[in-house]
Amino acid sequence: MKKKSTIYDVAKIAGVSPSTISRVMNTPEIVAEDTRQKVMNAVKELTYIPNMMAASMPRRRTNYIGLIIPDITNIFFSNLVRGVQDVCEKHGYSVLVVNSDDSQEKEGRYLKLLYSRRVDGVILTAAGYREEGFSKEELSLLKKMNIVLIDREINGMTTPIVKVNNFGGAYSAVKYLLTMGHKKIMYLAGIEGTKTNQEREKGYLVALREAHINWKKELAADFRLDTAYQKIIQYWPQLKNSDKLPTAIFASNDLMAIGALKAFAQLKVRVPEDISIIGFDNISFSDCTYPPLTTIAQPTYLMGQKAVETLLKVIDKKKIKKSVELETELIERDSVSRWEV
Amino acid sequence: MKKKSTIYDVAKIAGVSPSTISRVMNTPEIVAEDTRQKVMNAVKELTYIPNMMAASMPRRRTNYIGLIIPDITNIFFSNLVRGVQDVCEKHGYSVLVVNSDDSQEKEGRYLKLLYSRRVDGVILTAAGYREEGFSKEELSLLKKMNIVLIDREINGMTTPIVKVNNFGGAYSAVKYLLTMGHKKIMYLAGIEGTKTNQEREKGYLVALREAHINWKKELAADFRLDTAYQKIIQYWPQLKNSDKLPTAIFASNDLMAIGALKAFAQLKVRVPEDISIIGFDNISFSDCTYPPLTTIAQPTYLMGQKAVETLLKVIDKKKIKKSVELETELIERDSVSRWEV
DNA sequence: TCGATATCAGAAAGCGCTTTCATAAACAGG
DNA sequence: CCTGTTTATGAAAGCGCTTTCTGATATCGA
Repeated sequence: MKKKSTIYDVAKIAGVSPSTISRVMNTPEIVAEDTRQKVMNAVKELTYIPNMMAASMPRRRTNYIGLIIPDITNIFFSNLVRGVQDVCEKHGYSVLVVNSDDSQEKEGRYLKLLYSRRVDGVILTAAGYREEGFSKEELSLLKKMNIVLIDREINGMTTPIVKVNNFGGAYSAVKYLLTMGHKKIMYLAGIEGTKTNQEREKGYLVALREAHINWKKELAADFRLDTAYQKIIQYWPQLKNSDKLPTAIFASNDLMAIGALKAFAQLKVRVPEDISIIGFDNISFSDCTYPPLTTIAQPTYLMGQKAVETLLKVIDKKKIKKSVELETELIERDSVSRWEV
Repeated sequence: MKKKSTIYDVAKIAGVSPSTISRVMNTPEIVAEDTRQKVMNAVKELTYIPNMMAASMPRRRTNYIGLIIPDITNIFFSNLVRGVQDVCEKHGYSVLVVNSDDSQEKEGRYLKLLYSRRVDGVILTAAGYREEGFSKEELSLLKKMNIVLIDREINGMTTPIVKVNNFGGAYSAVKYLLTMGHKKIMYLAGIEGTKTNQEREKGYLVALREAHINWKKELAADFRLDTAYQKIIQYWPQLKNSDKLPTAIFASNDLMAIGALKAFAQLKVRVPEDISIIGFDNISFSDCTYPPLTTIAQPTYLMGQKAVETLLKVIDKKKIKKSVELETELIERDSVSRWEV
């Protein structure tokens, strides 16, 4: 590996002081035309590229931000990550992504890592939903960092957040099912502890209540495709031939809806003839399923963008809205059909 | 935001020198039991967490590695990323992921960024496939960095690489189609410039040649779902009723196979009755399609792991294998059926 | 008991930058 | 032509660590 040149090497060649090199790299307009030229030539000669790492010490800025998500492998989050990356890059930031696997313990460890790396801020998809879920140490850490939450709120904390209107989305999903004539609607639930799931559940419940429908049923799962698949495979036989057999399912996310689709294909239950399914998220595969999945779209990429924008403001101590809430949109495809009694 | 404490603050409280603090943080075994205790207490009192950024200067190690992939949003790569992240973390490294979107220009920019961040090494999924594709500056950069390629080779460069046996995988895919009785097999191609696509194409061609089959047809695409979908929608009508109508398709990756599935669903062409499809990759959705996709599995996560392992060796100047090649595996599902003449 | 050796901790230089402060030169205005 | 400004550059301190070198004790064998 070739030796890396420093600002001193360039200074020597250009015949100026290191300060001047620093100036032409950062604020070229304040240095005289001819010296700037000399410096540029020396820079080119050595193919000198400044060491940002070193620069970040006196600057007290690393120009890194941390991003804690459950799992990059989850296509919902990888979309969000891309949104974050793209706007970060535009502002000269890089992003350090870590996966919490929805574990509070890992989340804590990573918070510590990000702090030790002195990222300028972190965007956090919290695994827990209550302030009490955090340890003393984590809380003290959070105080030392610029944080903005994304997707999932934490009760009792005033941290800025960008999220989607989960309640509204869920509400309109169930409402849609209702208008399609369904009276027995099951909720395929996500991770119980998350605010996201709680809000969507509430949307489900409220929509039913407003329609004066008492029939309700929840199947507990965890946002994961396989879990949903297995739960359906496991419980459907019991449900069948009972009055607990729903005619429609509102899945708390698309991954689980797809898991359900897979299960039903295997069980020879026809979608949407025998059962209708609506999801949440509109991930990029949901129009490739069979049948194409009707779902509530959320602007994942946009969320990532917004999160960065507010984080950068926090970092620069500008005014921000404490909470930006994005709206969802119903995408009608073919997994829901009218239910005639 | 609370003030961040430094090694000096801890030193003052513990009543020892900063060097000692550094020692207990890094090599606690070489400091006496009682001083270590004093220090630990001071550390706890201040909730001191060392500044890795600062440490990386005298160490001349950032403990970052860079990862350049086409697109994190592509589930194939997000899996690979996870493999990279997981083993990096185990070794105290963090990873900085950037998306090249298969553009050589972006790739160059990011290479420069990673260098300026002084990552200890980079794992690169090259956009181009020839050394000449790189500019002078990039080449000089590459010389200054520890690089290992992943997934895609670059002609004319001796950089270590971890990849999958693309030729073998493609060969066995086509062979499988052949044994199922297919004689008219089309290749749905990936990005032309990539080594990956070239190797898979070669596998296709060689398998046909060995079977003394002259019928061949390629449909150009770019590894993306939508492109494949559109190409099929666009060309199928022309193909139909001509002798150019294949009975089977070997898609260069699953994403495109899924795009094809989507197109055929729309065109009312039945899979696998009217046309068989086999993919490549075995991404996590390929068992959720309709019908479940027969494909050539590659160990994506493992590739990420292996890449890091060899990169870490390169960084530590240990001996390495110049090339590790992983094997593929045929996954039989339902998108291919026997073709009776 | 004494010198040789091992153990432990501090001083100080250095990592590659930025930035404040100081100064010299160039420029105006009267 | 002199003073007051402005402009352009350099010197030097500092960012928060690591690590080498050095010296002071403690430990041991004879």
